[in-house]
Amino acid sequence: MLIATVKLLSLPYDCENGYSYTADEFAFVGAFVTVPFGAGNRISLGVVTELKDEAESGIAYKAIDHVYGRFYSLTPEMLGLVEFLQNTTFCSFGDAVRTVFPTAILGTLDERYETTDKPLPELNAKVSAVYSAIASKAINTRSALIKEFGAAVTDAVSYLCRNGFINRSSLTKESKNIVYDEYYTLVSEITTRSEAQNRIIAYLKENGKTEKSIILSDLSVTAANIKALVDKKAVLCEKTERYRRAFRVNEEKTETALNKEQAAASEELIKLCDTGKPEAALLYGVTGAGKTLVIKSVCDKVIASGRKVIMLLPEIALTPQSLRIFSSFYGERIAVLHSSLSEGERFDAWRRIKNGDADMIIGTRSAAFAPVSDLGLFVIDEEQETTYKSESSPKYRAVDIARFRCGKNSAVMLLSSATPSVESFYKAKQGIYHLIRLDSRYGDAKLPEVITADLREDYAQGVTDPVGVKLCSLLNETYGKGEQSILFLNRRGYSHYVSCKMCGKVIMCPNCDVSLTYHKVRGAEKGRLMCHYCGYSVKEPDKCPECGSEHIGRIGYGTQRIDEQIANAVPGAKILRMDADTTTEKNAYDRILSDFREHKADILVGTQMVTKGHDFPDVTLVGVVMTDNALYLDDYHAHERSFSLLTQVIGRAGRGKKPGRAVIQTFNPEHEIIELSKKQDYDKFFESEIKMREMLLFPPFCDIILFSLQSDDEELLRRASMQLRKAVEGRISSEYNDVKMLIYGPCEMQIYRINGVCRMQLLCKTRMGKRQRQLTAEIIKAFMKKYPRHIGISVDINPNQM
DNA sequence: AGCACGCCGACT
DNA sequence: GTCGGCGTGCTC
Repeated sequence: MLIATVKLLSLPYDCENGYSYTADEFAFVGAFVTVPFGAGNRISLGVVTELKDEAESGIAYKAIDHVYGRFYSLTPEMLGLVEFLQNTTFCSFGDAVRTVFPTAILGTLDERYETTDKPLPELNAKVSAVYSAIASKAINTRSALIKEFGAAVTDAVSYLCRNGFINRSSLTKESKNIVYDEYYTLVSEITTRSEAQNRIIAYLKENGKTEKSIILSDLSVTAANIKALVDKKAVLCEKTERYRRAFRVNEEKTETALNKEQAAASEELIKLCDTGKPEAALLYGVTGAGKTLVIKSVCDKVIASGRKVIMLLPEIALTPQSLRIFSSFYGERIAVLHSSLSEGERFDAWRRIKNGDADMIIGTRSAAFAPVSDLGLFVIDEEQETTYKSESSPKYRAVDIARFRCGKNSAVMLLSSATPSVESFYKAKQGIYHLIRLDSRYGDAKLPEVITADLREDYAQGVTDPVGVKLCSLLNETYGKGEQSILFLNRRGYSHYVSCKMCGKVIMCPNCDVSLTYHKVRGAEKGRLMCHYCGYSVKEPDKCPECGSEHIGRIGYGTQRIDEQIANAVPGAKILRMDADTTTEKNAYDRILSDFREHKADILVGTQMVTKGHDFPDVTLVGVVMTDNALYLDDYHAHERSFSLLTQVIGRAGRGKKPGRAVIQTFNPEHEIIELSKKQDYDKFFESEIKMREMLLFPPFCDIILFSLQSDDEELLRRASMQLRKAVEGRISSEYNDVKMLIYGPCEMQIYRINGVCRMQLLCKTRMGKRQRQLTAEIIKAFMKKYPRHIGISVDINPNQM
């Protein structure tokens, strides 16, 4: 008798055991299955993790209900990834599986009920109503019943099932169907009485095999006309799967000639690919050194050898420009995977990859799980970006997934950056990654001249405009020469809040410990105040809610205000704004950027997004409106992030033949980070930063485990977090006394309250290894058992923000 | 996670 | 006297 161990996707972290079910010959390890589960035998989705042929034991196992096919299953590599995710991020089996595999393509799970002949006892009104709905077959599925009667209907259903008044069966609705292209060929040249049909025959005779949509549009005939001919056996129909595609293939080839330095780098990487062993490399090249061309030439080789490439980008906004380049070479052999695809596009991209019809996968973090079977190269572009770490459970890092998959596939992991993360560069220095450098800028491009504009001088003269005197005059000068400029604002300078000038009170969210952010309302004098954490929103008040004063106003300046100031300061210049307000439509990013590239505007004003990897040959001036606030964040990443950001912004200037200039506005021109990014001196930055990290014991010299606890019961939360610390201490002084760990806290999280829920954290410094992971898992499970459903616990290893 | 069982307060 | 609140324990 075949017995399968099935793990269910819906079970929580502390309930990780598999369950035994009898299976038939269709079951296999890695298969998705539906099984009856619990007293009411509700249908649940699971995965077969073990399969054994056992002697009849007399134990009455339940039977697997449905086995999904091989195409929609977890490969051994994916099963390995699921385990890896669970071990490293401490997430539930279901969270791990759903990360590795887009379970939406399995369709939605539902149940259908049928009444039995069993005579009914006296039922109460509610159950009776449910029973008659099922009996009438009008409303007989779980989803329809919930829609009709509300979620509480499940009680009634369970009661009816349990007592045998109704039976349940599983029902899977395919969510997205495969779309086909239909091709028609003429097989027998007949004459019909229909003029339209005759035209189709004539057309097919002339043109041969033709796709349906072309016939329809060229001949203005209907699908029924074609079908009539197929029914008469005059025309033959052939169907092929069509992949809905989220991008257009670029027919224009880009320049690909490599300079000497690039060729050497490419050669070295190709050599690594030829070793047939897992390898890792860091391609470190100054901004504008042409890393993309090097990557492209390595991709060529890998693809030519029949293997596949995954390339990750930090954000969706960057996919169009990468697609422009890579699709011009690989055309339809590219697949794109990111979060804003439609369900159909995602499904088809996934199938294209699974079928081996894509040589290169381009996408954001989640594309790391693309179902390729013969991975040769895994590229992570702009490797230092924080978007490569997931912010929600499972909080994995793309680079760990890459390392895992490259290990399994003997592939090469290639990290690329102008400002590598301290951690990666450290590994490169230690020889764990091959370090490949590109030190000179591509073509004749020179590093821009960097000017610091000391805002203290402006203030001394009473000038407090966001764009200072020096930057204004340079903007004017640049515009006068017919060249372009970019102005960059960081996020904090951009968001603005409302505060009372009399009592100093800032208007806060009633549910969260954050200030509300002002949003302009089109055509209205007063805007709305919104909370970015819980979604709360109110009309902007006229009076201070605290002291009643009318002297209440907005603090901070947005791109909008800068836009207005520039319009005055640089008369005649056309200004493009790129921020959350102007990029709400789907392709707004790309459109704004291409408008700017085509010189339809002279000045581009924007947040973060203007800094990333774009190439504008006419841009000769870049301004950083406000630098300082990021430098003093209470986070060990602050210097690294600031350096990286400034270096990238500065690198935007002078990518073409003309020399560029960059202006950094600051109150601290002497700050070391500003000095170093002025010179684009990564090596020196790294030297000083790594010393600091070692001295203060921060990654890469340790790993940080951040436990966070959430509850609406403050008292309990405080007690529980103290107890959590004790639990850790207790273990490292007894059965885990081989584990070295420093414990800090507990303390309130930086934003203590979100959506009415209070949050505390406990921070541990250690070195993640097998024992540390065991300890962490044990701590979480013990905690969940002790405080079930009163306190939420989650853990983040090496968090992006603390 | 769901769901059932079981034990206490406010209703007909 | 019952309905329903949620605390506790189990699911092959």
